[in-house]
Amino acid sequence: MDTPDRSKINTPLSQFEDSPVFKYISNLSPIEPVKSVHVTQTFNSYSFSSPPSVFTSPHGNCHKESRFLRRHNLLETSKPKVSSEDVNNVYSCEETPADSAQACHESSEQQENTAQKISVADASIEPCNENKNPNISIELPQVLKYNLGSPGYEPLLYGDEANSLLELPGNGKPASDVASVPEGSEKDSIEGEMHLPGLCQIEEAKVEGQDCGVDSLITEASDLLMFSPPEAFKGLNKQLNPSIELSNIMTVIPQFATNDGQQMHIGNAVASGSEHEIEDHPSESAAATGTSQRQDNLGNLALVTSNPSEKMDNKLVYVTHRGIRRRCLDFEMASVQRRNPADNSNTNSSTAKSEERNVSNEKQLLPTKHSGDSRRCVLPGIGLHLNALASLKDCKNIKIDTLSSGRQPNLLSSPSSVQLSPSQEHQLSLVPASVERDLEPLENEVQPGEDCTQSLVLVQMAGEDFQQNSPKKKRRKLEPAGEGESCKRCNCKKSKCLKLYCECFAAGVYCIEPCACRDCFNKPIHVETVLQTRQQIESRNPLAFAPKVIRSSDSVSEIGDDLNKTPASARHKRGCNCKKSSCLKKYCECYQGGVGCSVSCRCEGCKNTYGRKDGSVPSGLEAEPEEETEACEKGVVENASWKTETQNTEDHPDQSLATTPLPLSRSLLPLSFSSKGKPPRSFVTTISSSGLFVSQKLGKSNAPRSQHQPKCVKPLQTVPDDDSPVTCIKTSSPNGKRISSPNCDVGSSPTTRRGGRKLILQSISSFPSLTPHH
DNA sequence: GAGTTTGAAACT
DNA sequence: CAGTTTCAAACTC
Repeated sequence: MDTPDRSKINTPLSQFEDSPVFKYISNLSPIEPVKSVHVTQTFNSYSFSSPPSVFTSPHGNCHKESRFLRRHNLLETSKPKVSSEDVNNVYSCEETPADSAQACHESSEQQENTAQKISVADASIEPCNENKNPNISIELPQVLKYNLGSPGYEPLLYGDEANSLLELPGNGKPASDVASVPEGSEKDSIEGEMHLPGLCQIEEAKVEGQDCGVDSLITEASDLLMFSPPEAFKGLNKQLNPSIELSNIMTVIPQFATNDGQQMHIGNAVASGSEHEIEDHPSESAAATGTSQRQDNLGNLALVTSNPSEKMDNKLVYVTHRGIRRRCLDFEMASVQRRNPADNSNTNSSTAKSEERNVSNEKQLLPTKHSGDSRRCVLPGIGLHLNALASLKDCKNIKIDTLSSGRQPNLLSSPSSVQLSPSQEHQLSLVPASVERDLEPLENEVQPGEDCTQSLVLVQMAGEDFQQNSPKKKRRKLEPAGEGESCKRCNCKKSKCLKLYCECFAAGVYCIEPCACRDCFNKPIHVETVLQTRQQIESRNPLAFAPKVIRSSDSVSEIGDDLNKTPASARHKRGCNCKKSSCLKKYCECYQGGVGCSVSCRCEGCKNTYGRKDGSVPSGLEAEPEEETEACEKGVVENASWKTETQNTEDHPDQSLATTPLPLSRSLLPLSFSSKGKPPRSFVTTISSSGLFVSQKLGKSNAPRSQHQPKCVKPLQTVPDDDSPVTCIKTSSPNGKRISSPNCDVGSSPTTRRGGRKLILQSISSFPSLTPHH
């Protein structure tokens, strides 16, 4: 196993090595081992509104965030410490294997008390003491391989596995194995050395005891990485050369890293180098915390792998790949840290503790998941994602282009979805929803937190790519073109993005960089606040977050068949109250949602091209070709999205499911692509909402839902409690089948009227119920 | 980009 | 439930 991988690794690495970036990196001063930790991750998710000290880094938040809404996180979070620290660690290790190793040990020892377990990486790292068991090192790889190894990789390591591996520094193979690499001997000679050192440091930091042949570890690690490149990533990779490897690495790392903060760190270090794309985006950095970490991790891995050959001093190859931009920053940070070894050590110890905590948390929380699958990570994207994704869909063209350009690949890379194909896009969008935790190990699954974060990150990144240059502007530009809206951005100034005025909040997604909001609380950091607010709103109006526009499953077909019908099939939940716009502008929610006005509407002078109150359809739907088309598109899109989703879900049950099991998850969901650039909220909601999915799926086929979203079901059920609509939904399908009860009607009506709309209720139900809670 | 219009959301 | 205010998107210039 190993050998082949190595070979693979080497080649790519060599390429990178040559790159200026590498050089630059190599030049960077070695960092001392810091703490590592971060772990952050933590998955804990949600709860963290305030990340525990442990998480020094925002990362933790990210995870949480991810779940929900996730979009933004990154920005806020900062890469901060973690990354830097991590980076440092990495560097230090690399720099001087022996020295670093020692240092690491020392630090590690200190840390040990507290942290120990940590991640595999740590374990692997352990440099030296005992070490020298090539075997061990090998094992890591294996582990990695497992995760990565199978392209499908479903399994990955789940938290448990990963944990086991990582955790046990000493003995067990898992972690220890990895760690164990003979110290020095091999290092120098071997490519891996560079990496090894890094690893060693890491390990040392966290784990003590084990000695291991770093070198062997490294090499193997690289191998592992090589092997495993997630399929998804692969696709991405294709686009980017360097990145490719990274992606692979990433995938690997995640598993690894996820568990431990260290990994994260490492990744960060790497990332700094590798992630350029990300770098550009502030958010990324932030993301780094949670998601980014993964990325970072990946990056680290990449470094490792990439450089295996290079011994380099520390400087890690990592950079190698793409990471250039951001990571550079990180590196810098790292370098700085290095300079203060003492500090680092100290920090390390402290961090180590935190790490431990994190780790434990992670384990608990993530255990299964985090593992990470890189995939998950990839997919996860959710909340933000959604936005991004949505935008993607809407703007597919654009994104794709961007992707093609190369950058995003990473981001996108999501495993399953991975590719850019529209379907993929859907997946991505879906993914978020799916999110959730656990659940299945799955294939594509994403972890809840992580996934989300990742997804978010990814999304953001994607978005960033778009936006990077100028978020809003670009966005807007894009939107017009395509719809862009998918990526929602708000411009709230007084609502703090905690009211339905905020599109992001209303759509169940976190605000992200692109948003121009002020005093925004709709961020992962304020998860609690967001949830509370959301609950309050829901308490007032259970359907507040439900899709405003209800469409029947038929709608699509209808649309196709009869435009006229289409409107009928879908209606605005509450109806509009337009007085001056004649329901011909987006001011009108009905129009915006691409649906005709219904009896429930109180509009004056209705001229809604999609259908009037009276039921008459304007002779000229065409009247507003653009809009109409848009509307149609929306409808179509929705339908399509749904379909795709369903398909996707089918393909990737997890994803679809993911959507909501968790409360958070729901929130994330967002997006729809519908309306013009924006996704009509309703749409979004529908899409996002598991319920919707379900319903649609049901309509199409019962099975899917059940399969995919078992979890979703719960949410739905829970949700329903509140109000009739929901209830309807629930009732509707225990089986998963839709229920259309005319009665249910959400209340609203139109649907009821029409009787036809089967889906209506369902869709409504879904949305974001934040409250899984119930 | 700034200002206006519009209608939903929130408040009373 | 109705009226008013607040808000942010949509739109216009």
